[in-house]
Amino acid sequence: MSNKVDAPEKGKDFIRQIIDKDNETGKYQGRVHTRFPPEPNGYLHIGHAKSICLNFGLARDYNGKCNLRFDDTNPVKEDVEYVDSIREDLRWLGFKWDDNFYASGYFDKLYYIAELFIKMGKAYVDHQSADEIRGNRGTLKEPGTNSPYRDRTIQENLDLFRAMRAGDLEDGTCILRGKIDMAAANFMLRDPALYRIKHAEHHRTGDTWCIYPMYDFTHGLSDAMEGITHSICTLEFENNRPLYDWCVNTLMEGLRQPELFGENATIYNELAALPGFNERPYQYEFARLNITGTVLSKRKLIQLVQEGYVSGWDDPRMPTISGFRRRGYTPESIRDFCERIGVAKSNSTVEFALLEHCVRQDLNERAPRYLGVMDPVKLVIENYPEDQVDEFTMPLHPEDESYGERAVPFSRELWMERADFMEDPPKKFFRMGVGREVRLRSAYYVTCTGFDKDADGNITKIRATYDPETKGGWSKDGRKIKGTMHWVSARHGIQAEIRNYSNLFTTENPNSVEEGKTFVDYVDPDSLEVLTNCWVEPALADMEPGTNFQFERTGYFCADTRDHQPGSKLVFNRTTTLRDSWAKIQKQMGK
RNA sequence: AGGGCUGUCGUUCAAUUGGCAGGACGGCGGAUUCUGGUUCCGUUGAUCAAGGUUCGAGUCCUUGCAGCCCUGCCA
Repeated sequence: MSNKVDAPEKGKDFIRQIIDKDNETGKYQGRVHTRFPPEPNGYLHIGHAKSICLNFGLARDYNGKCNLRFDDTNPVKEDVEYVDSIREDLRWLGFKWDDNFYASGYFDKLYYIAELFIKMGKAYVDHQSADEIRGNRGTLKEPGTNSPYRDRTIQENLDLFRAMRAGDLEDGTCILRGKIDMAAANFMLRDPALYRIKHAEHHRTGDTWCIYPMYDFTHGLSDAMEGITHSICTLEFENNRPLYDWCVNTLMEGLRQPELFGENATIYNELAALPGFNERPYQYEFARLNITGTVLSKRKLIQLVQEGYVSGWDDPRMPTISGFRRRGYTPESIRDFCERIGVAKSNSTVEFALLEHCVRQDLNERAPRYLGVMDPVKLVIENYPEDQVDEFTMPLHPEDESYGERAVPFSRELWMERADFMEDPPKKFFRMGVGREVRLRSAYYVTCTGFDKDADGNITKIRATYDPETKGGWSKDGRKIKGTMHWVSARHGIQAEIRNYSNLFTTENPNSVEEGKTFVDYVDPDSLEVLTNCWVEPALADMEPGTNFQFERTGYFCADTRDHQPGSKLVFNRTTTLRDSWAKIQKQMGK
């Protein structure tokens, strides 16, 4: 393998191209430092996974670092439950952060930076009401008008801001604003709010503060303090970038005037020593993930949870990390998905089929195989002795013998899948029909001799005879058998509950709905199917919760992490079905 | 004339920065198979539009068109 060092590398996403360029020009001396900055106001979902894989992946690929930083500047929306779940999900996905910071950990420094902005004449306290501010902001085509408080003296602003902090003022009395340009075409620059009064208990700082910094003020400055080089966020923040730059640049300008810090020399020294102020961070935006058939907005996900459409954040139908985990998706499959979808700037919606492909591919390699009957019907082998039991040894994985094997008992009465029998089978149906010979997986060839029905016409029993010469599921004469079926010995099988999940929504795009409807009107009440009368082979009895496996011919499953109890109550979640070409044929024949 | 961003197979991401538009998923067809699974092979199919520059344009220029974001004291 010869690597041409200066051969242009193809297929890199635009962010990596930017980093390559920065490395060439020596912008950060080859340093790459990213961060994943969630607000702890909800659980992580697959859209966050894209951002996580990007930010942590960059750190990995460029020998850099990636911080976890909770963007916790709005105490009324945030909670420790969410920070705990975010940390757990991140670890489960397989990523290790270099440092775990909190925006709230910077409240002190941010406060003094705000004072600095005031001293620089770059910020002022505005006593207009929220409504007045909105009214004076202007419109898309017309400039805003200056606040009557815009020209207060520095000392006046300083006194007022300190009063805000002191806690004497009620919420909404006044606000600290950046003094930029009320006529800017970009609204973000029309004197944006920097600090607001909120008498609210913060999940980390308690009641230390009654003023909290706004996102734009906090984010860029936090990046700078941490020495972030590439601050990657989603497209809707493109308009915020000039404000991001204004905050960082204003601080850097302020740091060149140490005298402004006055009695706060300590803070100055701390700030000036941070790496980010010699090599400032820049913000880059990429398109957030959309997937067909689901919603990926925290607001909508929280609504599904709170209004009881799902059982919780980890309901296996949820596109949350915890939902996918409980459903049986592996971290590897999610990471693979995130790599395949790419990173770009155009809004796009990825087909859910790609995610399914990723799990199937991963699970095909790693999931041990078992037999289980979902919709059982009795199969009686009439020429098989009542008291006889065969024990067949079957490999746990067809392509990897390191998985070992397990013993599967066989007896006269078996459970088979109702859908594997047809009274009037068409030619393309390879399974059981009267007079047809099929293979019972790893056991015997059997020939159907007849079936019984009850008064309602339901098939109650299927009868067959077996060929003792085909023990193990093959014959010396090499006769061709088209169909192979799974089975479970009725005497030895264990009853289990199986939960089949399908799309939560009845529409491909729950984000755009008919007039007068909302996305919850498209929740599919049948998206969870609970099967309580399933029969599985005895080897499954002691399976640990969270274990992935395959029911041959049916799909990939995972022992539920909440309700499955080894040895007593078996509960299996269907991760996804196997690809089913018979279903396709049926569909074609139905047309 | 508000500002910002984006338009490439059905979907998604590429195209050595002006040099034969490629891969993945999906679809279709076939081979193999003790899972109608897996694997393997083949196939389908795209540069938003119109002009211009050029030997040569997805890429550069001009003019349109379409979509997304921006008037929170949310992030």
